[in-house]
Amino acid sequence: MPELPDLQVFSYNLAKLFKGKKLVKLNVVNGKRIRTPAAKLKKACEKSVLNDVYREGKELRFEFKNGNIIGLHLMLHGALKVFEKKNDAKFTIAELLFDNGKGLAITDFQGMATIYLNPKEKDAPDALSPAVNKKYLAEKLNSKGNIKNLLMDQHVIRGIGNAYADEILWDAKISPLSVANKIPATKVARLGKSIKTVLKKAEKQIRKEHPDLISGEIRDFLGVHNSRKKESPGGSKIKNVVIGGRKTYYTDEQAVYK
DNA sequence: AGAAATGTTGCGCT
DNA sequence: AAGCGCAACATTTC
Repeated sequence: MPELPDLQVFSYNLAKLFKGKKLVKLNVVNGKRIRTPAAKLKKACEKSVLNDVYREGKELRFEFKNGNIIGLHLMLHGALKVFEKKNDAKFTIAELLFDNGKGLAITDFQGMATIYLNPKEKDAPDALSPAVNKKYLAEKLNSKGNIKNLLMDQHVIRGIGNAYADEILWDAKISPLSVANKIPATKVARLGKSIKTVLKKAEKQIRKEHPDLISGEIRDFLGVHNSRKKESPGGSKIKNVVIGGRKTYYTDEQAVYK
């Protein structure tokens, strides 16, 4: 359930913990959703040194010196836990043991988190990539679809989930009830800016509040997608509606284009 | 104490 | 025929 800014912080902290360490052992505990056979994963990465950990869309990637990459998608409820010696985490899917004596447990009570070797390149650009600019957005928003659904569509932009879609639309002052191809060009440009600023600001905030975070999600600072708030930072009443099967928070500060 | 939350996939309807 | 809604996944948290 972590979203892009959380994952960004996790990747930074995981790199701090494990970069330059050799993977001694990789154990698959619950393989039902693991897309690469356990033996193949082990063979590809065991005994190799971890080169880097980074985020791509909603995935975390563990890149090894031998060129192999483990892709991890936490889905709704996946979580990470660092352990020493013994992993006592419940619902473990896999564990990575490094030569500094520390281990990383990947858990998911729903068993939905996925792991795969060498994930293939995706077409859609990452939300923080320079490729997500006003030209790209204008092209992709030429659609009769709902704007929030498009923002969350991983085939359009990778990395934006339910909570940050609401935050970005509020920041851009566009109602989530809007139809994509009715949004004027100037507002599309503003949306492009909001994508970057909202996500980057959130990452900074999370890092400030929880410098060593590798699990969970921090949402207490969100302006509108926040069940504890009645009013937006601008003082407008926060309303609810369901879009794409998910709870959507917005206010009348946001213009509806239909 | 019962609903809500969270992402993806795949299916069926319009 | 693009776009939407729904179910399934399974447990924790309010």
